[in-house]
Amino acid sequence: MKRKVRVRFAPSPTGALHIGGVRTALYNYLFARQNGGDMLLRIEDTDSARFVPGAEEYIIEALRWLHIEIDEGIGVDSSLNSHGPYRQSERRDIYHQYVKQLLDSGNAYIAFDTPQELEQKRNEIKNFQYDASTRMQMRNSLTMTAQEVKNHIDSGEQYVVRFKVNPDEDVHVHDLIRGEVVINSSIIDDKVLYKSADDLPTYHLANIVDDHLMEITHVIRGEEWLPSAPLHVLLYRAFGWDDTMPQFAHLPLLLKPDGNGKLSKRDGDRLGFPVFPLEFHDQKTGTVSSGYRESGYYPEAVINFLALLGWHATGDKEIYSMQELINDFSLDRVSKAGAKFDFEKGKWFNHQYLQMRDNKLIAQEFIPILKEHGVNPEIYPAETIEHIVGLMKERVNFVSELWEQCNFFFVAPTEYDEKSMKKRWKEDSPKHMQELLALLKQQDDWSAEALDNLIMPWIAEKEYGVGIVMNAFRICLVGAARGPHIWEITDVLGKEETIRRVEECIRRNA
RNA sequence: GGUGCUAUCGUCUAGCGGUUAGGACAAAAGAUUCUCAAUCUUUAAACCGGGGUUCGAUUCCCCGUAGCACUACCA
Repeated sequence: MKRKVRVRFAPSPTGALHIGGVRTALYNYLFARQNGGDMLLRIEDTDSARFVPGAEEYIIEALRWLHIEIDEGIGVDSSLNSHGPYRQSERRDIYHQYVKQLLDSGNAYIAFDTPQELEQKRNEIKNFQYDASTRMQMRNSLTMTAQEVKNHIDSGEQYVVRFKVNPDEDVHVHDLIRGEVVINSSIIDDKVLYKSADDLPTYHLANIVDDHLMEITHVIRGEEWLPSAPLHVLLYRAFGWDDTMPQFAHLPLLLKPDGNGKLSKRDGDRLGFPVFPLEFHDQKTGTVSSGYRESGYYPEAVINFLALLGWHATGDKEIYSMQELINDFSLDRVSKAGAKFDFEKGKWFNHQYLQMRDNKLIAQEFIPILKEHGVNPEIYPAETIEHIVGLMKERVNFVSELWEQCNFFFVAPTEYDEKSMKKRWKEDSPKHMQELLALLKQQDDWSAEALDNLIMPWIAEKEYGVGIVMNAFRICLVGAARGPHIWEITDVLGKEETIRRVEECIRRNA
């Protein structure tokens, strides 16, 4: 019987959700949606020492912002949750049961070696590994009598439960992206599955038990997990769950834009781009990390950008909506090699989505920025602001960059750009502007066409040169040699304001 | 050190034995224009090296090299 596809995204609440984690969540989501399956969110908080308050809420909010929908688990209406709890710290009783099962079946044993003792071993012996070759020299239930073990435990001594890995066996892992991966069990150490100190399992045990109990069919996770995949296969076997073992897919890593290595938070700080979806306030350190949302990215752009970092369909298509991604995504087209994070391309994606966006929406996003700069948006008709953003959006990547490009529509120039003046404001310019002023004052039809028909012939007749006159005119209106077509500017400014600005400019630069 | 994974323009990638090795970002040049952008056009830019297999390898296999990951009572 074919099981319903169920995938999970299982982050640790140890801080903000890294952008690589976001991509893992996205691929899981796309796969689930494409196959009519469920997407679960599980919190892997088995490391009590690294727990960061607020991290869970952050993860939920980030996924929500990106429209990565969770069907089951954390952050979902509890009536839809049939396999909970979904926080590993709340599943202690469940893990106890399975630890006992492994102990009883002889697949695991209790070890009393302290972290200090192990540290010392590692220093003494060059490649020390706790495994079949060394376990009989250690302090554990394999080298003690049952009574000794009991005494140690009863006296309150901390212990761990280790997985007993049989040596010299080739373990096959079938990976949906990489194919068959084979490794010999001798290089796998007797992994700690449970620690009595905090009464919690480690990742490996919790992960296998939960994936089994939650009926996960596909484990899609980062490549850093590939080396422990054989261990996980061994665990499924030890539990007798071979027949329902999920399929694995290990995703390539996101790498630093320059140099080598995994993309880290430090790279973002160093190169000036966010590595987190949302701004993150670390309550422990008091530091704030920038986020894509706060940097002005549209979630659609982030999704599109991330989707193509490690996956690509046949062909040249680059702009994908979430629905298109769901339709086209496939694990066998995920690339195997790590992808360097190209932040510039991310900006380009946002530019594309800005161009496609309705001007009404952009205007709404721009209004708060106007207010920040002391402009009262109320005095402008909504259409005017929409018109302006529509005019200017093609030259920016973010709404936040709009102000710098179009502030002159709202605020008359108070100073004149030095470079532009030097290049475009000639000796005759005041005289030209005076004559222009006279023409403008008696002009009633203020349309672009009418103004063009008025000014161009005059320039031609006087032989002043179009560039000379128009650039001086532009400086009067904008304060610099930049901006859209001049009749677009006069159109928005209107006759009165246009004339006022020309007069002011002549007065100050005569 | 050990084990594993990976390898096409600077970057993301297409290619799945025979191609002028394609697209996009970034870069450069030109066009356009009253300016700055944008836009359009064009240019430059790659199969890691060596062996095989084959009539023929970027493509398949092996070796080397390089990069990355893992090697915790972290995930």
